Amino acid sequence: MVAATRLDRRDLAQRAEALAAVGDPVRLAMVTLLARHQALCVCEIQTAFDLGQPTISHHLKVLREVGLVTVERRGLWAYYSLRRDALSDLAQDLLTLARPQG
Amino acid sequence: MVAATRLDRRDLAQRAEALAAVGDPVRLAMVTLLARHQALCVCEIQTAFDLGQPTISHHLKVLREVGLVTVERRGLWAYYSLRRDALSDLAQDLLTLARPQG
DNA sequence: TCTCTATATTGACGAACTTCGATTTTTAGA
DNA sequence: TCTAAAAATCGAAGTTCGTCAATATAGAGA
Repeated sequence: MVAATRLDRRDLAQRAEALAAVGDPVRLAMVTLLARHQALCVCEIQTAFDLGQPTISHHLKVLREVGLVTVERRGLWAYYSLRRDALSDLAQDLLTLARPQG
Repeated sequence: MVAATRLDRRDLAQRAEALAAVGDPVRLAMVTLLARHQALCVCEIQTAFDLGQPTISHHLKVLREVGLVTVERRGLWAYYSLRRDALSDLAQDLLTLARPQG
């Protein structure tokens, strides 16, 4: 039996979920925004989008659930940060697939 | 004004579309399958999935429309190939985002 | 030309998704 | 304790998506 590939080992459905998360234009823009900062609170993130606060909150939840961002509460504010390691892992999996014999 | 980043230059919505394409578990499995072969016809691809032929055709069309696969007709058969360069570009964009100052 | 096979397209249906308005929860400060 | 502000949750509306059955298209061979 052939050795399991990277994408077999980590659950394919789980990877697809993460890719679908960044596959939404709003969430990809959020990730891009968070990539340029160490941490941003929801109200700061919201100013970058023409969307209601519940919608922003919803998208951040999706990103949180797939492990691409983390939250840290400070007083009234919730500071979101990009999990660069998780995003890097996702990218590496795609890179591996892209290579011959990936 | 700050220089445009990689993800600004290439249209963000277009990138999101490609990520959404591989964000479906069936299509990610298709890409994974195609990554292990040089080219596969639809009927060969279909044997790997418990889905009807129109559904397979639909998913391949989605992957084609975002530029992640190409088709080559040979007689009755349509041979699909992974566009490794396009997948690699997508992965590189995510990698760039994942890096500090991405 | 007729038939058979591989693939694509169409139309429909149910599920999932994005968004919003309204409400709730949580915390800080008066 | 009361109020104000930030964020999360809920419920609903409208849209998109995945899937299928049926049909159409295209090419090969008789």
